[in-house]
This record gives sequence, structure tokens and C-alpha cells, in this order.
Amino acid sequence: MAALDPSLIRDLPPFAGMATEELADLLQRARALRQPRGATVFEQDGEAHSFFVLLDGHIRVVRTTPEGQQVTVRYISEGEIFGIAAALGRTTYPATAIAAADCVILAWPTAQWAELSTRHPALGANTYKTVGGRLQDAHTRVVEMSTEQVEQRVAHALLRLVNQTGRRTEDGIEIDFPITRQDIAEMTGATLHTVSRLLSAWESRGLVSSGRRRVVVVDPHRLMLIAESRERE
Amino acid sequence: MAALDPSLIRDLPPFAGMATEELADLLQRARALRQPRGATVFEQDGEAHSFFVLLDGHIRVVRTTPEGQQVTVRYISEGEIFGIAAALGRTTYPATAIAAADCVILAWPTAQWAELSTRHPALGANTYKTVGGRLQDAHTRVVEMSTEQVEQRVAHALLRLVNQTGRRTEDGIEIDFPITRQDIAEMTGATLHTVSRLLSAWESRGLVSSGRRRVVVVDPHRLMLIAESRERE
DNA sequence: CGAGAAATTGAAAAGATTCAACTCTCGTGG
DNA sequence: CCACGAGAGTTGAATCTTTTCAATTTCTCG
Repeated sequence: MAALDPSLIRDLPPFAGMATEELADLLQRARALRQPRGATVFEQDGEAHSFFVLLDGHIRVVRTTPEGQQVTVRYISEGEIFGIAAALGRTTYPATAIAAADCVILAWPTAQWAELSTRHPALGANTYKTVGGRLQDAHTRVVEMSTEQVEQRVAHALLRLVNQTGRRTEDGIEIDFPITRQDIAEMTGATLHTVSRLLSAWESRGLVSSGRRRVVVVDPHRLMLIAESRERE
Repeated sequence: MAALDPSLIRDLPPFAGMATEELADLLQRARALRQPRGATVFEQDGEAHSFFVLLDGHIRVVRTTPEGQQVTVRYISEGEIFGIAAALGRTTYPATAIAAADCVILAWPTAQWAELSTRHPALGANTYKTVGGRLQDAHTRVVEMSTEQVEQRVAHALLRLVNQTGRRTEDGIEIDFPITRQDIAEMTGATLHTVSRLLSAWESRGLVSSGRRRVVVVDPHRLMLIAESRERE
């Protein structure tokens, strides 16, 4: 296989502030892989053999409870680093990562994390900054789950997805990968029934337009009002 | 003031793997402070001027929503590092820290984080490991909030407190600082009324024994059954 | 001892889930 | 190429957990 070109990753957040030679050094040790939608990138409690950067596609990170219920912990978008158990002092993955759309991924052996992150301090710094941000996000979600009703949580979740992965269309902003009512339910701690009812209601009010595995936010502003307001309107 | 002795902090997790001279170097730059119960150590959105290690007492970390509702993000126990916004690439504190009991705290200026963590790599490594653990904890809480009923969440919260800060007494294991129904409600995303009803019910079944600002877990095993079971008994 | 904080408890109301039945959509294999 | 079947979505009705509202009581600290 031809060597990967540094321009591939130069502009991605995990590699900010790194020289071209450093990028080349990193790429030399990376393995590129392709995962079709639905494929499992790594599995909860499995040995953390690699860490990853997502070049293209979307990844859903899911935790499964002992009772078998699934909760989506976060979505990974293009350019993000993930599966960094090693950097956090763990030897197994804390969740399962599933390709939500067809993906292109770079993978490095976990064993090289220590060496790579000391040799390229910017990589370490960028990663820890990312982890800090995710801790923030997780706390924000705990706060939302504690204080908001389902309607607001679903509105927040859609707005977040739209900001992260939105693609302009003529109708509004579309979430850029196939997403079901069930998926949204697993992000918000609701049932698919409630999510379905909410989307139906919003559709009839012209806030969203949705179908099988497809959600388009037509009026982000009014959706934001729902997300923020304590009152029922 | 006399110099602080390395033996004070030698055995605390943030300083694991450090030589006595390193500890002395760290202590030289630390400032010790005492905070009475109820005092604010740092405030949400305030400039992150310092980071801290708790030597004695308990700290409650709280996020306040724009609507004024409070959610307890975590409790800090003896020996933990906290207020490490700088290490995560932030310049302000993401939450408010309040002394839940009288506290003794070491504080370092945030400006020294970069220098200290490079000069003492173990400090950096230990800290990032801690952050990783907290990210895990936060995700665990999201999962709990998504899948469990209030009864189970409160049971889990009590068990967690008892493990973290429990003190053996003749009646059972007591939570080692004053804690109100309201505090428990803010940890679990419930109302103080529901928490009060649950504690009353558990008290009459002999699982806990509680009073004003006081909770003793009498029968951890049966409480664990409640925390784990999907069914109402 | 008095006052404010903390806790309790009943009754009504609300939000969301559960149960159940049905429809729609899309891809595949006969 | 069309029919079929599974996955995805919808929607009504009943149920249930938890909150909300409200009125009291209990504690403890100054």
C-alpha cells in the first residue's frame, strides 16, 4: 500500500500544532481501515488493543447494561480521536463502538501510545484537552437528565446532532447519517414511542421533517425554544 | 509557617510514584487552607486561578443551571485532586465546589500546572488517570439516569457514598458528613419529597437509619438488591 | 426558648411508559 | 418484476411512577 499522505490529517484537531515530519512519523505506524455501516469497531470490555482517529463517517459509542439495555454515550464525528482507553489508564474499552455510517478509520496499536505521546507532546496535549471536553459534555448530560423533561432532552439531542453533523438541504438541516427513533431514544433516556410521538407533533408544526432513518431540522430556532423553555407552550 | 512535611501527601494517589524530594518541591509551592462547612472553594465560571488537593473533609461539586436548579456532579473525598480545569484546557471552573464538611486543602496556582506536570511526570500521569476514571463515572451516571428508576438511583447513590466515605458505627455504616434529603435529591435527579419517602420506607424495613442531616446504611446487602433489581419487590 | 432549616406525609396531577394493534417502506429472492 | 417479510414507525388506551402542591411536624443551634 502506498504511504499515507500527511495532508490527510494535517488539519484534524488531534494533530494540531504538529510538523509535517511528525505527521509522517505517525502515519507510518497507522493502519487504515474501512468499516461498513453496522460494523463493530471495538467491543465493551474487550482488550484495548488500538486507538483510533475517524477520517470519514460517524461512530456511535454505546454502553450496554447488565440487563441488556443500551445507552448511547456519544457520537464521534470526522476528525475525532476515540478508543483512547490507554491514555486514561485502562486496559479494556468501556463501551462498544459501532459504525453509524460507512467509515474510514486510522488505527494505532495501544502499545505505542506511551511512546507516541511523549515523542509528540502536541498529540498528548490535544488528546487530554479532548478528554476534558468530553468530561464536560458528560456532566452536561447528567445535568440535562436531572433537570429536563423528555421533550427538551430530545430537542437538545437533535440540535446537538445537527450542529455536529448537519448538512444543509433545501428543506433544512439534515442529520448526515441514518438515525432511527430507537437511536434517539437511546441518546436521551426515553422510549422510541415517546420519541416517535414528539417527532410527529413537531412535524405537524413544521419544526422537523422526518422519515425512515432520516431526520431534517426545518426550524432550528423554534426547536431551540423548546429545548430551553421550562414551560410547555 | 513551618514547611509542610512530605509525609503529609506521600501516600495520596495524585502523588504516587514520586520521590521525597519531588514531594518537597511540590509542597514548597503549595498553600494550605482551611474551609469551614458551607464555604465555597471555587465558583462556576470563575477564573481558574488554582488547582487543589483535599487533605481532609469532603467537597461537593455542583453545577447550577441557568434556571437556578442545582445538580451535584460529584463528591470529592480525602486525597483527591480537584479543580484541575487547566489540565483540561479550560480557563474557568465548570462547576462550584462547596465544603460539605470542614476541610483542609492544598492549593497551587494554575499558572504552575504546566511546569509542575512536566517536571514531575508522575503527577501528570496520575491526574490523567483520575480524569479518565471520572469520565467513566460520569458515563456510568448517564447510564443510570437513563435506565433506572428513582428508587434504584437513590440506592446506588447511598451505596457509593458509603463506599467512598463510610464510617463503621454500631448501627451500620454511616456517611461521614452531614447530608440532607435535598443533597441526595441533587445527586440523583429526584425531588427531596421522593427521597424522603424512600428513606422512610427503607427505615421501616430496617435497611437504613437516618435523621436530620444523617444517614446510616444498616443493611448494605439488601440495599444492593434494590439497587440492582429491575423489579419492584 | 424560639426561629428557621430539615423532614414528613397525604392528595391530586402530570409526564412518560407499557401494551397492543396496525401501517408503511424497502430490499431481496422466487 | 412483483410479492413477501422484516425492520421501522405510528398511535390509542391504560397504567404507573414521580412530581407538585400543601399542610404539618420535628429538630437543633444560637
